[in-house]
This record gives sequence, C-alpha cells and structure tokens, in this order.
Amino acid sequence: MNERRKPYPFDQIELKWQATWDKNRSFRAPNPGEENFDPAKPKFYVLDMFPYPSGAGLHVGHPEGYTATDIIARYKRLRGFNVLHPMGWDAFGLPAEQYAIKTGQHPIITTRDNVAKFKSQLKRIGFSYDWEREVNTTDPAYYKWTQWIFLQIYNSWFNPETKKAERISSYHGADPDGVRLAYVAEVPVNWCQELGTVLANEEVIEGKSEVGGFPVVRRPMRQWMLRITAFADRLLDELESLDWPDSIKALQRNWIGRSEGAEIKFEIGPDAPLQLGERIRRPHIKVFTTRPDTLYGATYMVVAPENPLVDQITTEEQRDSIEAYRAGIAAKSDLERTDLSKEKTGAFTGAFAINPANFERTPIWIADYVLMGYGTGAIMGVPAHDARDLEFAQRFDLPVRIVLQAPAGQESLGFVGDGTAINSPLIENLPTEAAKQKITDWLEERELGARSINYKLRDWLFSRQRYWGEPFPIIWRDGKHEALPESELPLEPPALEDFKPTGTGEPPLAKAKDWIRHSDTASRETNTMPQWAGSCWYYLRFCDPQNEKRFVGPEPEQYWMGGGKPGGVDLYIGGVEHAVLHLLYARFWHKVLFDLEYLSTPEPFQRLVNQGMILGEDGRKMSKRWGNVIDPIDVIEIYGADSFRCYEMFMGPLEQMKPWSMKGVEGVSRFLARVWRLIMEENQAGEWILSGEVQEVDPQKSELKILHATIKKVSGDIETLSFNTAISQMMILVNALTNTPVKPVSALRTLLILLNPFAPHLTSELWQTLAEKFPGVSGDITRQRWPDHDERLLIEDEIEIVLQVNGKLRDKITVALDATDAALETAALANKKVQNAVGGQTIRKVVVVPKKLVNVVTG
RNA sequence: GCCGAUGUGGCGAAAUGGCAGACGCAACGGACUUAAAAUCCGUUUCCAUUAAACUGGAGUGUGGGUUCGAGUCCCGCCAUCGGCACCA
Repeated sequence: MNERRKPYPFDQIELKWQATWDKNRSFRAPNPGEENFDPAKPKFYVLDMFPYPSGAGLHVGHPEGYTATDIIARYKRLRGFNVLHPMGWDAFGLPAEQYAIKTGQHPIITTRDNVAKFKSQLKRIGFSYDWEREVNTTDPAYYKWTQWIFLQIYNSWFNPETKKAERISSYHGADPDGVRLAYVAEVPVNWCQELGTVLANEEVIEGKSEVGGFPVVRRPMRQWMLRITAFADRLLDELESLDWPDSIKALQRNWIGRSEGAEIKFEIGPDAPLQLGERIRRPHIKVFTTRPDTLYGATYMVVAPENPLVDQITTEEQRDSIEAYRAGIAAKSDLERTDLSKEKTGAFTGAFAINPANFERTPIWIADYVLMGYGTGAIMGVPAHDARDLEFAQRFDLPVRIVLQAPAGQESLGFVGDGTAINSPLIENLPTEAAKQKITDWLEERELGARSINYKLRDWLFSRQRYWGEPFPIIWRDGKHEALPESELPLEPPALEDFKPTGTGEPPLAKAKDWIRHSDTASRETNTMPQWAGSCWYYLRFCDPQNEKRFVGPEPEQYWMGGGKPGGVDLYIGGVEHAVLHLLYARFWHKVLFDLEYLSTPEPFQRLVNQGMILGEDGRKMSKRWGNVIDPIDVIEIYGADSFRCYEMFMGPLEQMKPWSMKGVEGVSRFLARVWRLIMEENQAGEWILSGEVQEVDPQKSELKILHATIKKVSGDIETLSFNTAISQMMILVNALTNTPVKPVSALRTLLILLNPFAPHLTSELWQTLAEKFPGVSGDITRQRWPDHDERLLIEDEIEIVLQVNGKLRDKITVALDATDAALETAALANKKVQNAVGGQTIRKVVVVPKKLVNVVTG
C-alpha cells in the first residue's frame, strides 16, 4: 500500500499488544480448582456461533457478532466477572469433501490450512478469546465425545410417563429397538444424485440442495433417525423461559407446528351402519382435523396417494385410474408436487365412508394435496370451511355444505375462523370452541374419535452418505445394530484415497473393506453424521476442552453452565440462519443429556441475539458475483483493527441489516485518532510523545458532568448491546475534551477504560503511556475496575423548560432546578411568545410536567 | 396465504408518551498552508419570507383514533425484507 500518512500509528501498536496478550495469557479463563481461579467472582459465559473454516477466509459478516461478544467479554472482565469466551471450528462438512473430490487434497489438510487462516485473521482483529480452549469438531479427541453422546441417545428412550429421556434399561416392553431415541427406519428421503447423499428436509430449498442447488428427489432408504418429536412439547414449552427474540421463538414454534384437534374414524363401506361395538371392528379411515366442529360439513374424504389403505378400498372399476394417478405422482418431483399454484388433482377410489355424525355416505378420493407424512395421511373434506377442500370440491363437483355461520358481515362459504355451528344437530348454534369440545366428547364416548395433537416437526434424519463426518459408533451383527463399545472410541474414519460418492446411495465408507470389518461376525455402520452433530454440544466442550475422561467434567459444567437460570450460556450471538436447525438440535441434545443427569440446566442458551447481515456498499448482499465483498484484513491494513471493530459497532443496531461504508470507517478512524491526540503530540522530530496538555488537575464541573453522563450511557448501552450509541456518547466526550486546553488525567483514565472493550489496542497503548508518568494510572488496563457514575454530578442547577401552546413548541426558558409547578405556570403565562400564540383565546388548562415542560391549552 | 421484522434528512442513524433528526458520513463556508493533504471551527429536514438576524408553516410510509401532547400507544391500509408454505 502507499505510504499514506496514518492518523495514528496503529500499525505499530496493534501487533505489539496482540503478542503481549498471548504471552501473558491475558484472557485465559481458569476453571474451578485451577491456578488463579477466583471463586469470589461471578461467571459469565459469552459465546459466538463457531464458524465453518472455509477456504475463502473471513468476511466482514463474521466479525460483526464476534466484535459484539468481544466487547461484552472485555466489559464483563472489567466488571469483575470470570468470563468464558472461547472459539473453535465446525470443520466437518461438505465443502471440504467436495474440494477433496475435485483436487484429491485430503480434507484433513484443507481443514488444517483453513483453520490456520481463520485463526490468524481473528487474532489480527484483537479478539480476547481464551485460545487454550479452542476446539475442532474434526479432532478425534473431540468427536470421540460426539460419538459417545450419540451412544447415550441410542441407549435411551423417551418415557411418556415421566416425559423424559431415560436409559433403555428402564424400558420393559418387548421391543427396545422400537423406542430408542436413535433408530433405523426405511424412510422416503431427499436423495441428491449430484451430491451422492441424502439431505435433511431443512437442507432442501425448493426442491434443490441448499449446497450447490442440485435437484433432489424422494426415495426410500434405510436411515438413522433421532426421535426429536418426542421432545416437541418440551422444546415448545421451555422456549418461554429463554431471553430470545420473539421472532426466533416464533420461528421455532412455527417449525414445531403443534396443532390440537381430533382423530375421527370413518367406517368404510356402502352398507348401513351396524350396531355400536360391531361398528368399531369394521375397516375404517382415521382422519386428523383441527376442526371437528365442521364434521357435518364433511362431504368427501381424501386419502394420501401413498396410503396403504388405498389398495384395500379401491374398487375394481376404479383400480386403473387410481393406479394411473399414483404412477403420475411418483414420477413428480417434490417441487412439482407442492407447487401451490397448480390446479388440484385427484382420483376417485370407488369406495365410500360413513360420516359418523350423520351417517351419510361420502366418496373416498385420493389426491396429492394430502400428505402421507402428516396426521393420519387422510382427511375429511369440508369444502365450505377450508380453502383447499373448496378448491378440490369445485374442481370435481363435490357437494358443499355450510355448517359454520361467519360473524355478521362476513361470508360463511369459505369461512375458516371462529363462528357458530349450524346445520349440525349435535352442536347446533354453539360457538366454535364449545362445538369442538362437545362433538369431540360425543365421539370419544362412542369410540369414534379421540383428542389428538399433531406436529409439523418430523424426526431428525441423522445419517449422511458422506466421507467427511463422524462415523457412527455402531456395528451390525446378524442384521441387527448394536453399540460399539465405548472403549473403542473414537472411531476414526478410514484413510480413503477416493472420496467420491458411490452413486448408488451407499456411503463412501463402504469402499473401505478392511475398515468395515469389525470382527468375524460384525461389520461397521458406513453412514456418517450430519454437520449439525458437532455443533450440538460444542458449547459444553468449551467448559472443559481437554478432559479425556468425560465429554465435560461435572465441576466445570456446573460452574460455567450453572447460575440458576434455565439456560447455561449467558449470551449467545450468531446469524439468524441458525434460528431453527442448529438451535433446535442443540436444545434437543441438551435435553437428553440433562434428563440423563449429565447437565445442570434444561436449556443451553439463556440469551440469544442475532446479528444483522452486513451488505455491500451498493446495498446488495456481499458476494463474489457483485464484486462487493469486503475483506476485513484489507480494512485493517488501512485503518487498523480498532477502527474496524468500532466501525462494525457504530454502523447501527447489532440486529439490523446494514450496508458497509468505507467513508464510515474513516469517520470512526478519525474519532480514534482524536482520542490518540488528546494524549499524544508530535515533537519536532515527528515522534509521538505524551502531550503537554495532559495534566494532573481536577476536571471542571462541566467536564465531570459529561464524563459521568458518558460512564452512565456507555455502561447501560453495553448491557443492552447498543454499541452504536455508546460510541456516539464517547465521541461527544472526546469532542468536549478536545476543546479544553488542559486535559485532566483522571478524565482520560476513565475514558480509556470505557473505550477499552471497543478499541483495546489503542487504549492499552495510551494507558501504558500515561502510566509512565502519572501515578494515578498503573498496571494493565485489562485488569482495571469499570468506573461507576455519580448521579449527583449529572444534576444541573438550572434546567431548560419547554413552553408549548396546544402541544406546539413556542419558547424555552431556563429556571432553577427546584422551581415549583406554580412558578413554572406563572413563568409560562408571562412569556411573551406564549402570550402571542395564545392571542385572545381563553386558556382552558395548563399542563405542567416538572423539570420538562409547560403546555398551555386553549379552548 | 400464514408468521415475523422494517419504514425518520442526500446517506448510516438517534430519540423512558414531552424540544424530531443526537453521533457519524457527504456537501458547503472559514482558519492554518506558497499550495494541497491532514487538522481545527462553523452551516446543513423541507417550504415560504427576509439583505440578514428573525419570523411563519409543514414534517417520522398512509388513513383514522386515544391524549393537554404521538416517530413512540391502539385500529385499518400500503411498501420492502425475511421465514414457512396444500401440515388438514
């Protein structure tokens, strides 16, 4: 770069301080019992979402959240907390494997290189991580415990009585394999030929793979599943106790998608109903509905095309058309199938079902708008009060019967809200809620139905046909799975030369014939775990990263994760893109481990904050395609790490999306340079020396006032993560100090501590310089106490009072602080501008707000 | 369609129901300089009026409402962004 004169010598001081912090282990967080651990201090666990170390290195989006947590970490240390602030690498995953396929470079190599690059970039920004706690999900010493946790899940079941995960030994039923929290199932999966793997529903976006955008088709395969659905209610209910943004809670609730309703049996067959009791043994279709109150409006049934029932009920005359329809469905991709804009399709089975409420014969259809995977895979069609059913009924000329009266002024046909039941003898004229209860009670009494709850959440498809992931600690013997003995962990993947997918759906690990063979009678599972696995528990490992005996020792876990709140991590900052998946999976694993009594809290993360995305200078998402990507290291070259950190925080509210601006960085850099020049001046030789204006004098009253206002504002703003306004306030203070001829050391001292979390290098350097001369400044700035403000210094003798007439500003007057309401009113009415504005009108009322304003209201 | 977020100067933004636009950017003017950069000081919501000070009016997406007083609270609408999407 050109020898552009730097506004202050950040290039000389930043690397120096980073080296000093490393050497002094300044940010090491000792565990209970370790050297230098101070049990008198409270703990604070502040966590970043650890990155996937890609080859491209860091971009400005990463350090936004990292800077926020770093400010919090440094602030909390100054506040006297033991702070856990760790960083690590989520390094298993597809990109490294794809790269290996392309170049032949082993993922271990790529991962090592990428981690080194990321780490050096993070260090250059001056983050105060305790690097002695660094973890890497691809390290055998780490994934040993990922595999171990999988075995805990595998060896557990969900006891519906206790609503908890329990060891499988407490299950006394016939088929333990049928209730394990990790189980094998033949399920239709999202198969991506291009990637040679199955993907989770969450990894498929509009029928294409999230990674690469390749086509994805449905195909049944044997897969490992985790029974997350058993925890649906707890995952839902326990959200309440967390300090998360409502929008994120809403996303999770939405994803879990709990809906209450009833399952209702419709018996099949054209005959008249038989006697009670006999009826129940006859073949029937069970449907799930959230609106049992519209049962009288059910004029047809629809069964999902894949439902096995279809084979049983289809009549001979209809068989050909049903089969043709099913064949057409099977050929379609998910994308085509779920295309909302397309017209409804379906086929008549020839069979009829009896509506249990009014004994009417209703035709049974199949249609692809009914999904096999939700509820019972069958519905009752109530066209009058469901948009989809109405569309279907109109398309196929099925009868429509209104059974719900909409509130006055609204059309009853197509009404889906709460109204009044009509044309429904059993529940006639009842409001929706009461009608639901009554008809469900009636159905339950006759064993024709039952209350039921359904979730959109599905069990977690946990296996991948990939190389670069944790191998399952599972062996197969005689067609049955069993746990690998713990003594054989970690189970490392074989050293493959060829990582390519087999193309058949068989995982790459199947190529390692020697590795597969476990013993004469057993062979290894060849699937690997998804990338989410390692990130499900890394925050626990950070508490005790070198423990070889346990995934986390009880004492460090209780210390760092405890604290009396439901969630253990005090503050967790990361991207909103993990709002559902990572955060739901981690909560699920956490609850299992909690139930098994390994953990002290039911939830992992107490307070969650999502940083907003940083856009390019053109307002577009940063991407190579637009050529608007900003490399943090380039910015640091020109302006320094402190300017970079402060600008990222000054841009606007943390949670908000905002565009980058190099001019903005420059502005913040000017601010830091002004701080530098408050304390330093250049001598004749062009060297920076301590400024003569810095003196040991008492600050003036006005200086004290602004100083304490700044302490108050900055402290409060850091607590609420309002870093932008904290910086604004410090700018105001610095502007004020710049204008005074003599700079009191005590004020500068306080300023440096306040600014330290934001600009740690600059403040460390200036602190050291002051310490050389002034006894009031000593030691290391990272070991100081955060200042408290003195409220008395903020009080003014005189205050400005706003005078309004009918709410409009007319004048301002200055009065004594202790002026009475009556005095204020008198002063206002005597004011010339107020009198002008009032004119001849009568004064109806005078509102006096003490210390604020007087509002004269005219009639 | 459903859920959520956002809407304030030329730009990033700020404002416990009480002075809208703090702070920063950009722009303009001034000081310093042979000059420039850097630095420092000042002006900067819009409209009208004025030589100027001043003065008057309008103003936080839009239409209503509550209130002495609304960017802020309530109801309706519009726009943008994000998530989910035939989940019965």
